Amino acid sequence: MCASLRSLGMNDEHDAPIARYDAALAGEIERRWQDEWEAAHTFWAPNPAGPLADDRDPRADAEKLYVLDMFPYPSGAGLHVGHPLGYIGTDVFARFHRMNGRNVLHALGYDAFGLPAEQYALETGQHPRAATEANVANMRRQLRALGLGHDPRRSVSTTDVSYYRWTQWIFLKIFGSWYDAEADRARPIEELVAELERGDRPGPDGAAWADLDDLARRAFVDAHRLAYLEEAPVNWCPGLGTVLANEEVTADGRSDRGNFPVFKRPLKQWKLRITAYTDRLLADLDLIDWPEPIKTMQRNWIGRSTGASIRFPVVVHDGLEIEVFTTRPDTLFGATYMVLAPEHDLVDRIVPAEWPVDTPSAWRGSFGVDVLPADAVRAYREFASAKTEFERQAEGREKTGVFTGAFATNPATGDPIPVFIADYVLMGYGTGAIMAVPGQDERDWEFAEEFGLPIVRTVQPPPGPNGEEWEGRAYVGEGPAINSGFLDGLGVDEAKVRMGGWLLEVGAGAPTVTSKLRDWLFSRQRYWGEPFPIVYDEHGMPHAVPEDQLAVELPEVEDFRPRELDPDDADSDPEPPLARAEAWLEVELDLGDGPKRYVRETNTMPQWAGSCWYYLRYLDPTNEDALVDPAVERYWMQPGGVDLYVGGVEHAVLHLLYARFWHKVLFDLGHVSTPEPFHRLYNQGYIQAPAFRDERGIAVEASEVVERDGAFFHGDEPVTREFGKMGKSLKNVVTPDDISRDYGADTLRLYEMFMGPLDASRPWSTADIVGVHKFLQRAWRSVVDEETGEIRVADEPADAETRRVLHRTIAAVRDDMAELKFNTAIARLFELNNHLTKVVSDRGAAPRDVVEQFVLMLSPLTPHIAEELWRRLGHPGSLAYELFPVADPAELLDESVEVPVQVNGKVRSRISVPADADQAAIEATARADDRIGSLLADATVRKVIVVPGRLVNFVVG
RNA sequence: GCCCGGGUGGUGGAAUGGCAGACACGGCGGACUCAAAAUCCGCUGCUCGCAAGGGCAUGAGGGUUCGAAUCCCUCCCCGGGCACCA
Repeated sequence: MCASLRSLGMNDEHDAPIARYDAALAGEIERRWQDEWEAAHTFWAPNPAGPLADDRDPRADAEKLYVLDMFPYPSGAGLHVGHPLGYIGTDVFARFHRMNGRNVLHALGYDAFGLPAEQYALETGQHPRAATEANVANMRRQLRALGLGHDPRRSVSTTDVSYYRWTQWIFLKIFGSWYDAEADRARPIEELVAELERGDRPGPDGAAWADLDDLARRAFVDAHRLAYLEEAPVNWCPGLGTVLANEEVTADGRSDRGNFPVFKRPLKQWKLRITAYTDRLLADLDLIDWPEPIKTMQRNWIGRSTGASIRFPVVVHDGLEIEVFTTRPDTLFGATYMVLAPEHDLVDRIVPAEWPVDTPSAWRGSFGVDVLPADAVRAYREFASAKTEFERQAEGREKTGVFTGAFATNPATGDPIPVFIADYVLMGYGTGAIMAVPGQDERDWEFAEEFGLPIVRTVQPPPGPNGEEWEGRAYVGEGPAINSGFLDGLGVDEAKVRMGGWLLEVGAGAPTVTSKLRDWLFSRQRYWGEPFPIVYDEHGMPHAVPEDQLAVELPEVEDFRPRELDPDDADSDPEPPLARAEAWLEVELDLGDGPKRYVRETNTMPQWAGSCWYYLRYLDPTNEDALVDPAVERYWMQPGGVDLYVGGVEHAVLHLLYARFWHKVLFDLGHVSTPEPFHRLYNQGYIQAPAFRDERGIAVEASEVVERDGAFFHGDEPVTREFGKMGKSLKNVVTPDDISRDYGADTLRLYEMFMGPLDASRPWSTADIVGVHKFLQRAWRSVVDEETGEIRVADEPADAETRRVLHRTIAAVRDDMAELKFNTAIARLFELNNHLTKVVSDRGAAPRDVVEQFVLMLSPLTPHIAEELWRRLGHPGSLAYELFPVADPAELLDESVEVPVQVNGKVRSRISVPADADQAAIEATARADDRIGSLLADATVRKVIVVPGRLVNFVVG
């Protein structure tokens, strides 16, 4: 038997009262109620139409509430106690509102495509589907044991064919759409084709539509689609046969797994045109009730900025120009050199055969003194391609680069300025080229110092307290323009506008808007994901698989590994596992011009795809004709979308941005009725746990560590403690199964909600669980006689003090639960229970009415014990739909209040005044107080602050 | 490096411009018991003082205010995200 049980005194079973609320009794109660809820369909939420509708259900007429969790990835390790934190929170919130009469939709599905199942399949040979299904079954069991009130009919898995059929359908809708900038919304691609055919819209380069051949027309139309094929730079690892995430690439440019070389190279990939939605993704943040920091993160991620595009003619090359985007066109006069991203496609065209005379040797790169410009550029490109984008941005201090040998003309000054390549300029942002203004940009300043380039200030730095604050540094702030010709004297904003106008006038550029947001790379060279509903014809042009042929099911393959190629061959192309499913790969279809053979797309979709729309499928999980019935969608989603969405802050940008994007496309095309998917967002924290490392820095099993004299030991070996995310790598996992076994699921639920505010991360401490467990034992004892198991309540009315405590508790708990402040709600219930313990001890029993309201308030948090007490108190049904207690305002009024009295902000005494006393009366009472009187006797009162009901402060001089 | 968040007793936390430390864990003391466990009661930020009472205290430093854990500035530390982990 485990130590924690022994310390609770549960070992001497012959001594324990027969009806003590211990782990065994809790377990029995919990299993019984979970079965009863399941049999009675307690948490089924009726739909207004379709197979999940039920007119006879009284809940059908209630106001709806849609409470949603970010669904889990069913990992093989199962749940640890960190996972259910948010799920318990939403369950408490959902149960609370069910008791306020709402028709609550609360369900949980599984985000079951993904890399770990595929890796596991590679290691064990087990099919990813088999592993995934086993993991889902295990998680279902674990979650059921927590007593979560989910509607089980709606628990979809993204890997269900009946689910991913609709993921593919949505992809086809995106593929079948284009963004009409004038209408500012997505429209079906057929409408674009019709406009082109009618001549309402110009064709490519003004060509007449009728003059184009079929392939040219198709290419032009495809270039407008919201899903399109494009070359994108990726981390290509031929040794593994796949593309890697930046985090899978080590600092020296090799793969994390296998240590193969990784090459940055362009690869043709599916992309989704999320950038078309930049402005709406920004503007519609105002429609939703999300934490302001999350909105800020999304705004920063999108990174919309206004500035100008400016063209710099390349010296000697007639007609060749380098286009840059800058947020600071006002600083153009200070642009003393240019930088291209190493991958920029202009580089090869501008590099001369010989270095210009007087080229400093430092500009020629550190790869050999006698090299030619082309060699120096090639060597630098190799050096840069070995770094990830993250490292290139993170490098910070040290600037590297090489001169291309070419010059461009600054359109403002007319001066030729040298053109460099450097890895601090990224191909993915703006045009992949910058004008460098060292005077007003810190990175440019550092680069200029490194390479001895001229620095011209075009904004006057302020004098500063010691006059030299900006000596040797770029100045990025506000100030009058200097050294800038017609801009001199203007402030930054005014100078930007003036420069924008001048650029237009002379034809050297134009004011523009840009953003950091990039189109969404949507292809993966993996097996365990949704196949694309796309086939290619003999010209390599993509076609949609007809909707009535969905789903395109994942074929069986023998090996889930992508083809592993020569590790050093940077120019090879990936062969995803699906390329080996020969029977599946080729297909005969009639797409309008007779039966023809086509080849299927062999990439799969990223895991984000399934998680972009699952909240819509919960609404109508069995619908075979539509992804969701419109009437059902309107009922649950109007007016603003999901009422409460709870999940980790780590999804603040990617998942939440991708899901908003998909939702907006579906909105534009008329498939959903709200512009935003999630009205209110709440980010729960996550549970950290102490982890221990030995002297070599190796994590040791945390449960085996003991504390002696303030130090920690694993066996006899001293170890050091740290706190980290719970998980296998830190060997600090605590499972809900263990805690339920030792204390019961209600204790686990209550502990997780009591540990701290739901939105904060906090360390797990199994030792602290006894506190909430003892609370539940006391609550049980307030109602049940432990010796006999008989119910014990008094039918006489409560005394005034008890009524007062009860109604104050109700008022506070109600407010706290509505705001998801469960930790303080629980503290109030502790206080009520402590009071009831006194009443029972004084009078032998607590009043029935008070006990019943206490049980009802407890029930969202600890539903099993509450249902059991409710039943034993004589109520036949479940309390899930009983009215949550409401405070009697008359019981909340106080006749007098105690007010602190301060002198110069320090509390010196307290006075008791009538609750409705006015300021003068309060001040008079305070002055009459002995201590205050003596303190004020020899002093001059300069000011008196009286905040009725809060405090009195005498300011003396 | 950039963006976002956080730092309060021995511990988890409460207080979001007005009594710092609610509630709980741990600790100390007491009642009950042959004894222990369980249960119940009391005390428990640090510090000076026999006491009455005083001083100090919310990561560090500065500022605003009658009054700051709370608002502002600078710095330090910890966590999350940085587009193919989910």
